[in-house]
Amino acid sequence: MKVTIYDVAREANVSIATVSKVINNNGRISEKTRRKVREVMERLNYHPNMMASALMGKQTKTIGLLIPDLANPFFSELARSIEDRGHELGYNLVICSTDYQIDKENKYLSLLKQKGIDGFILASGFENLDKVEELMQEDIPVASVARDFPMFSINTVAIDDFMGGYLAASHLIKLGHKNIGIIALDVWSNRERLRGFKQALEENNLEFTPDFEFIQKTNNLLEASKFMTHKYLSGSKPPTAIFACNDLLAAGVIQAAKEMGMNVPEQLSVVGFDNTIIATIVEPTLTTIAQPIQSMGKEVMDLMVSMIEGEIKEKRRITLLPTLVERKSTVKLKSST
Amino acid sequence: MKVTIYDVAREANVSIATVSKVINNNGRISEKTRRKVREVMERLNYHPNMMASALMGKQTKTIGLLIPDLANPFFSELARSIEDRGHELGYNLVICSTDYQIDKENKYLSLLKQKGIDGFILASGFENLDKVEELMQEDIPVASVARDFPMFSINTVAIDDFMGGYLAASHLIKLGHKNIGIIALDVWSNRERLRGFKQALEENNLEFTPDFEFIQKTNNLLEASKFMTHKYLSGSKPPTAIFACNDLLAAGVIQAAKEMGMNVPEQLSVVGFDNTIIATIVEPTLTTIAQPIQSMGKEVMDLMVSMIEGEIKEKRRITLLPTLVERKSTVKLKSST
DNA sequence: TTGAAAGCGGTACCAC
DNA sequence: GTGGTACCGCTTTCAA
Repeated sequence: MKVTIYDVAREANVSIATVSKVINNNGRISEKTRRKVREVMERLNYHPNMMASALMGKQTKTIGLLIPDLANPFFSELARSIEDRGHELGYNLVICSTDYQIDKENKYLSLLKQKGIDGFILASGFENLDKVEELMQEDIPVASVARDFPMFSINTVAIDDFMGGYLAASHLIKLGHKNIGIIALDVWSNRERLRGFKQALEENNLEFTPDFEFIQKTNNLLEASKFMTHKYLSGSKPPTAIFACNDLLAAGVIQAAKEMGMNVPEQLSVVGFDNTIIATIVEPTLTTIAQPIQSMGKEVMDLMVSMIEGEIKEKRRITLLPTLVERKSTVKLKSST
Repeated sequence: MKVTIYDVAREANVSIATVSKVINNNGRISEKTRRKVREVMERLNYHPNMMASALMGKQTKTIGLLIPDLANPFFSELARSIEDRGHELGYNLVICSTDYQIDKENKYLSLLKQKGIDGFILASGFENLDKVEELMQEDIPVASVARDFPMFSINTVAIDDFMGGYLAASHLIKLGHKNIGIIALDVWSNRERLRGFKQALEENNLEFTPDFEFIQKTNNLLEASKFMTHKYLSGSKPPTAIFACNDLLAAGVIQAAKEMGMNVPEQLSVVGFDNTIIATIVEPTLTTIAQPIQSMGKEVMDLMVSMIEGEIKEKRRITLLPTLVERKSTVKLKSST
């Protein structure tokens, strides 16, 4: 049978209250008793049941992480970085993939709450925040990462997606491109990147491609991206560069271009977003807008823990800035005119 | 304040025992009472506290998943497939990356046990099984996936790694290659693949490359693989083909070859392993030994649930067979002699 | 410094 | 059918 605090108490000839105190290192205990109890715990291989203590209001040291898709490299890398910081701080993660589906988001939210999670880190879409608001009213710590909510008061660690889009477009424009396509999903971050992208075009009096439409939700981003790229490249006025709103989409662009016999970057420059491992694997390696994934993971976990430990009063938004990482998928446009 | 079973009972003018019965759909309850209790639960937005019921012996509906590295595409894809099946069956996953470190493995094992997890799915190295054995003695369900333990009695879903290695080598041999390099990590699965690889060489009277050594543990597999590849290709008798024991390593091989000005597959054929998304992203797309990731995830979760629900008596090992997926990274060796 | 006892939020056995 | 109640394993006053 499992060994409980009672077994330890009996074996050490003390009360369970005393044992509890030495476990938690509080209350006044004589060094002698403390030592004895410790010895018994060791000998019996005792480990306190966290559910029982959680029932009494202590933490579960477990945090819920909601992301769109664990199989997507950006999110798995992000999850890993959050996990790492959590590990240092003594927290575990229960990870849930939502596929951007509102009902999954809400379901996981209430399910994990029932399980007594200490807090939530949200990296999913959350176009609807009712449930999140509800949680926050109940004083359950909630933070968002890699997803900014400009009109909602929530602790956040994110990058400036608008700036990211702006950077991508600016880089391409600087290289001489005037006809630039963009591939994006209809999710918040991508909409922001799109906005930044358009801003840069506008400032340079360039026209936004009329062919644009969001990629619809799918479980095969690569194919969807290739499809869109085909559409662009076989249009009446094919772009000389494409900005894909994440590295996976960019990989699709590159593949599609090659399938159509085009050379990247000579005939088509491509910029990605995220700087995941994908960017270093594709050929040519991908010029991309880097998100500081490690820092984001660390920062949001730190934020979460300060919330849990009640060290934080005001809400805050930490915005990290994206940077351009130049690799081989972009090149100066050969002057044609 | 949180609403408890007492609130519901009071509001519905029944005892908590009755409420508990309607929650769990057991015991005899009149349709009328049932309806009333349901109505109150709804109105009060009541959700039972799972820790409390877990304390009384019920399940937490949470399973621990130990993998080497969540940021590695193979494992994140595997985790996602396990998660998906878990979701269908009502289970959540707490995911821990072990980096193949025994102390992390053991730490997570006891930590999650304290948290009242229903069972463990192990995909990590576990060169040392003491702790695992301990758990099994305590009747905690444990299953392993993508990792076979030939000398240990544990429920397992894995592929035949030996056969995988054999397939890879055979394919290359059939293409005419006689001097084939191999890149592998010093972990169980890779050692098996290596064994299968050698077996195929032997059957064809081919010599195993004397340059071989395992890649040491690192957090940058890509670079490590490139380094090994450089070594092979700049050796006295450079191979005409390389079998890399996972897709990431294969991506490294391809990159290194290109850096050295070699053409893949014309001058160097490459076979990977896993068939992750990487295989479709690299250029040329990767011929690889496919693991049926979806099936493995589903099967192991099903196995886990049958263990939890006590439907399974004997232990079983489910071995899925790997298959060769031919893409563009391998080609018939131009006869030189 | 130590321990008795009252919970935490449920479950389940056993009367009624 | 319904309810009283003894736990589950631990925390936390409050006395002693």
